[in-house]
Amino acid sequence: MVLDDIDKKILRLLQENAHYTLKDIANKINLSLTPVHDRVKRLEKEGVIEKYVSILNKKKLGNNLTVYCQVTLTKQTYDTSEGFNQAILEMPEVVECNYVSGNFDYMLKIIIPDMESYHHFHQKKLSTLPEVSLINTVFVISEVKSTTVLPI
Amino acid sequence: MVLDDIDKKILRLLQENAHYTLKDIANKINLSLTPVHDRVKRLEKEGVIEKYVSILNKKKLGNNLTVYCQVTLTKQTYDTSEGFNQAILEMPEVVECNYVSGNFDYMLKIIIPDMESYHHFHQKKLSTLPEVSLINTVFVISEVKSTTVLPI
DNA sequence: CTTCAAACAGAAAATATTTCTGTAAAAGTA
DNA sequence: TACTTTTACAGAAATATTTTCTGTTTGAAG
Repeated sequence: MVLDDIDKKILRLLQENAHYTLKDIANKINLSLTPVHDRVKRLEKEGVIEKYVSILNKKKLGNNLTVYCQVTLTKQTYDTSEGFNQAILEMPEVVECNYVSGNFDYMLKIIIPDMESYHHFHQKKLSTLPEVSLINTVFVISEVKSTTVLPI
Repeated sequence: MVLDDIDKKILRLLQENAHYTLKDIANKINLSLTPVHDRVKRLEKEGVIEKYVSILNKKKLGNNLTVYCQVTLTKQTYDTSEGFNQAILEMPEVVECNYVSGNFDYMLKIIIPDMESYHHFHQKKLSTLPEVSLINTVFVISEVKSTTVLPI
């Protein structure tokens, strides 16, 4: 699973735009269709390319508020963590959830219509989880950067 | 720019998999190709669909460390903010950067190979920015959830 | 040398997207 | 009411893309 320079070029292009055709890519990297096709299929099979997704505009969907929630659990046990994790996976407004080091246990990123929805989410969905002890909210005032492009 | 139920179904499908064909979508929502095609093009044109991207596996690219940086600037002026923003946009390891409320000014998400790279990034790239006064690092121990799917 | 595998090119076959033509229902107008 | 316009959709033809197949070249292994 070693990536050579051609693989990396292909990945950089596909990260930018999943709708580039094989021909587009072939032209951009000066190859014929065959090797581009073979490499893309190999990268998919190996799991380097996980999936192709559409990025939607959150504001146009009515999601005008982004917040980070710093969550502390009641206990640090495996069962508590697992219970929390499962609950989070069911919540569509939680787009990111990481178990972290520091003064709290989890860092969550929430995308939601407005402050009222957030109030509801906070009071009725998150703080009511039996595993949750403390929530500290950090409000996003302005988005500077948000990309799915990973450094290659 | 009102989204009806059919638009929403299409968006939900495309968020999941940008490689669903028009036929796939048409079958799943019981329509012919034409309206599906027309609606997708309209959603693209209106900017509801921003772009199509490939999601790569960060570990398979050698990026084994994720961290959040909570950054405080030296001043709160416009020029300071703008200078910082511009610098951040140039840094490929910063995949997320938001100006936030609270005890610090910015929340950054960094994806990077390992602790050594992070040390270098922290010491040589981030803390050396003239706008940066303070950096508090939160290390991700384990990723629970990470999705590009927005609630519709 | 000879064989084998990897990387590529070109072309044919199978699919998908795009464009075109047309119908039906709903909304607006005289 | 009668007429026009618009919207949403269906089906089919044209175009483009992906997938598969055949074959060449190159370099490494026996």
